[in-house]
Amino acid sequence: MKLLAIDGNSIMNRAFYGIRILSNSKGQFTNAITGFMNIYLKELGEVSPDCVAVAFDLKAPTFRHKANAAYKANRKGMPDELAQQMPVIKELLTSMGIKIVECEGYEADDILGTLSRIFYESGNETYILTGDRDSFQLINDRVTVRLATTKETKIYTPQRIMDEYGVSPRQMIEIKALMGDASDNISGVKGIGEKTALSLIQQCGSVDELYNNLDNITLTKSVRAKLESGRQDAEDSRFLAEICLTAPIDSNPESYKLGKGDPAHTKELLGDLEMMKLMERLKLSDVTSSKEGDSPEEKKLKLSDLPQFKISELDKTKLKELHHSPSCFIFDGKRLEIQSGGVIMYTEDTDLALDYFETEGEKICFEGKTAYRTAFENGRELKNLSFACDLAGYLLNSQTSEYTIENLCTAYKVLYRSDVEGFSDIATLEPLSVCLKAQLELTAMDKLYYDIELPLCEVLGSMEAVGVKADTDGIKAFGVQLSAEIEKLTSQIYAYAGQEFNIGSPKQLGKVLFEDLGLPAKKKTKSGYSTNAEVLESLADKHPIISLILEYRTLTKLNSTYVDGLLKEVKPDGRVHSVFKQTETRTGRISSTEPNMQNIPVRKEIGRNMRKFFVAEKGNTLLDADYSQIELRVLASVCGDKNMQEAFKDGRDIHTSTAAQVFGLPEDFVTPEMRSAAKAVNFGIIYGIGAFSLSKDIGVSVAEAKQYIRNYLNNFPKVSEFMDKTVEDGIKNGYVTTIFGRRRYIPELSATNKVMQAFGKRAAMNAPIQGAAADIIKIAMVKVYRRLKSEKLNAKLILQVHDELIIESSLADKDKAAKILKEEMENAVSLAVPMSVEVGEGESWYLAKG
DNA sequence: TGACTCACG
DNA sequence: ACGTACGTGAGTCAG
Repeated sequence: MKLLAIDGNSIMNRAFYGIRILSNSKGQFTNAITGFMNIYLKELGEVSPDCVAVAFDLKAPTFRHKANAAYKANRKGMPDELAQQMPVIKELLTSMGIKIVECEGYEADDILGTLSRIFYESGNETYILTGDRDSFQLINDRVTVRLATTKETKIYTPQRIMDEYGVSPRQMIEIKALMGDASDNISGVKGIGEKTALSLIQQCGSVDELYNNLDNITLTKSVRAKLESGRQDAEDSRFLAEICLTAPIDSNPESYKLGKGDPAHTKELLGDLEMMKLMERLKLSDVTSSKEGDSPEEKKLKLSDLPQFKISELDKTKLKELHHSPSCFIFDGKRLEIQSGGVIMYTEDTDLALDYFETEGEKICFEGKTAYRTAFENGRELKNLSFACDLAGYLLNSQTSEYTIENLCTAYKVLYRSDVEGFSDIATLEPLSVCLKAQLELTAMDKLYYDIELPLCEVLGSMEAVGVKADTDGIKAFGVQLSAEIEKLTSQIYAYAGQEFNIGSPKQLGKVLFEDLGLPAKKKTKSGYSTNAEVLESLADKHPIISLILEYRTLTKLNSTYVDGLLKEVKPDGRVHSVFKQTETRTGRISSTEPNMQNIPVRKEIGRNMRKFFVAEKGNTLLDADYSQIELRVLASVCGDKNMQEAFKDGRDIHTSTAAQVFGLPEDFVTPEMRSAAKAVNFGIIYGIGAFSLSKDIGVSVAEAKQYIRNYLNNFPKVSEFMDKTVEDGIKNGYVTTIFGRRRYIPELSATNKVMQAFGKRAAMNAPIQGAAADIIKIAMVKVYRRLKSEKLNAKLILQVHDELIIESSLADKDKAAKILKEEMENAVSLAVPMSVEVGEGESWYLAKG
């Protein structure tokens, strides 16, 4: 028989620090569990053991111990984020039929030692899986250590120990006795390190022999002196260094055999942890979650309770029947699945799908934007969509990543029918939607959902279908120009560097600048020198190569991300059709991909040129409208600060007004420097301010930045109160909300790690502001879309950039469209301060943005 | 794949 | 003593 004996604490510890902190939507941390399971499954495959035991420390200080390695030195040493995961992994392993071995007063090492002895004595093999080298002393001809490092598993046999250390495994005890082990609290002999200890033991064999022959061996004076004065330490350490082989644990090897466990329970646990991949990997998808569902009879009973479906292809006749009856559908752009009453229908026929979309029956779907988009691309419509499950899942918890039907069923405890009967997802959509609707009401997000998110789905579908016309010739010409510039810069940079290298490689660039040219390195990153723009700018006057590199960076960025990247996305109709994601961000914003139209350059003139290549079709023009200071207006409204509100009502410049208030001067006395400092503070407030970053931003000392913040908060006590209240609510509830009810869960607030907690607080302060701004523009989008449609204008929304909307309009309708755009944006909501919108017009985005 | 860098609001 | 503003997406390098 083979035993896989796992050092539970050590592997959990490795996994915890090896994987970035992860948590499920409820804030339960999961990274160590994930890492542990990954390592375990890999080892299981490689070792194929008959028996598995996982040893954990059971802490109770006893006579012999050894406040062990850092993670177990004391309970404080184990971060709470890891400690929380320990009981969960134990329950999970138990449910998988794996034996957990714990023993009061003994550490995991002792249990591993005892297990390996038990198995050795019964003629069996043991494979010890651990993350540290403490158990090397247990190795023998039937005991192997598998050392799990971040990259690979290293296998240690007696031979390998001999090769690496020149001693036998048992002699590792002697080595440790001499050199000590700080993390195990073993003192060793003062002044003796690894090198000396190894050579002494290689020479003498053991601590005892060393001291027996102390007079006969040649030693340097200092080593001899250290050994003589450390004799007692050596003997004590020798005792502590030896792992116990007689812990009082179950000594019957048979009892460690891998059991069947309780797959239903495993599935339930993994479901709670939201570890869908692992569930898949363990092939648990077919297991029924309820405990009674295990026996075939009971399973049958359950099945008969469920509605049964007739399955068929969609055809014209069935379409007619669907015309006035409610149905559910899933459409991925190609394949349509419909469930209505007791029937499930499929079609791969786009025309049939389009006909279905235009039926009058009420429709529930999984993801609606694709259906709208496809309908619009074909000059058709999608009628009477009443619910989209993915959007509901997103509103209910924007922290999670994938809103698949399976994940939603797991999260909201809806029976996922594919598990039971091999039905496709469509069979589950209706019960899932019922549950999600209830959840939306329960969380008071139903209004947000039905008034904003669901209607927006149609708007985004339309925007994607319409797209933006791109001037490909113009882009190409710009690219040629950039390439020529880049080539020039490259040779100049090589000349200054005295060598050719890859300028785009931070690693190589770091070497050239900070080693070969000897420039002072400012910052380090994990893998070397930092070479980011901030660092380079600070070196600009030290060497002429620096400004060339910055220029090179700017131009290559433009060339690869924007010129090349954009050309790849231009479709045969000469337009780019960016995908707007509605369930992506944690704050409620939408994001844009393929290409990202929300980060087209604008701040620097050279990059801003890109916007000349986004143009209106002949006979059309572009209208661009953006909110002025939407986030600060939201803040002024929600916190109730009258001064700030007055400034906006009077149409004054908010940064000047802030500066005047903070510096205690009339606005006329505010200098540009003061205004710019106030502006930075205003931004900082929205982001959850920190003195360090503010000081970096405006180039003053941290102390001064602190003073600015203090002044600001004293002058705007309502802001201060609002922020405090928001964080407080966040901690109390686990989430914060916008004025429209949008939630963001912030599990980081309950972390014990200070850095994480601080992040949680900043996110909590920012989310209600950024989120409300997102809500407002979404409302505006729906209103603008509806007006353009109802007034039958030849004008369409084509882009959204967080606080900016762009319409492509016929020249004939442009004035009406511009008026609608401004009106609907400004009147989207009615808050304590008015919203202000600036509109521009032009044949390119560059020109329209004024 | 993750780290780095940089584009936007 | 340490890390340091909120929210995104994409290209490149290097392991």
